[in-house]
Amino acid sequence: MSLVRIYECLCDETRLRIVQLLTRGPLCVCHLQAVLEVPQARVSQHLAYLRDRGMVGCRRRGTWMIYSLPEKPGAELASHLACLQDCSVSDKRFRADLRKLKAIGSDCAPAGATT
Amino acid sequence: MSLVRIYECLCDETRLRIVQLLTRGPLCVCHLQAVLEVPQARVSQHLAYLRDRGMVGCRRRGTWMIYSLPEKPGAELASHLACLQDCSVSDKRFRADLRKLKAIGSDCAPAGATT
DNA sequence: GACGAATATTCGTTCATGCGAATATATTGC
DNA sequence: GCAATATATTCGCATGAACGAATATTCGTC
Repeated sequence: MSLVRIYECLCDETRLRIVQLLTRGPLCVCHLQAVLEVPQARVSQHLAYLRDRGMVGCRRRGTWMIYSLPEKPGAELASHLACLQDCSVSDKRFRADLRKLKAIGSDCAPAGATT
Repeated sequence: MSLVRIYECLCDETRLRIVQLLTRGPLCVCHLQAVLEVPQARVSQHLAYLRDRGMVGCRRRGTWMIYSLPEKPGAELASHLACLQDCSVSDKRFRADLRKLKAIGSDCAPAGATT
């Protein structure tokens, strides 16, 4: 994944928030949508953009789709994701997103599935 | 300088090469143009883009304009520029650009000005 | 003043991007 | 089979970006 490709993926606020959230672990579309508070179609469109460029991968779990960052990113991507993660610590918007994620519950289980 | 703004500046190949070169020190437009081997107007347009967004600053020296990265970047920008510099070490295109820069002479002095 | 060199800007064209609206598709439970 | 839920995709629109061509501006020298 080239440097330009990495920056293309991150130069939009919605995609940046998605990738920031995914640095904390895989997430499903409905959780991403709940945290970002944007229309579902927009989340899907940006996920498709990221998927097309190899920034995220996905796997199905029933009707849910779980998105995650690459397990084996190249050196450049790993380096930039680490850098982004460092910077996100002081990013107010990201901290707010994290609080929302914690409030929702980030185990990506269907509501009511717990026993 | 926001993260998105940083990525917007770097998500184009010409601007990326410009910033990569500037991580090694200030440069004038004619040196940048000689290394990048693109039309002068294009270099100027991308420099204007970067300048408008605070990614570079410039000062005149006679008819020459010397461009440089911010002396006091914010934490995010500093972090990303360091990351970019790390990644550039293994970037073939950047190494080629550096060789050209060395061949040209990177002191930004007018030709024949040496004594 | 004119001229040359260096550089910036404007304009028009083309294309990518981001969006919303609408709709299509996949899966599960009944 | 249908309904509900989750998600993806398509279409059209508006805007910004990237570019080349042409030109304007600035500075130093004469």
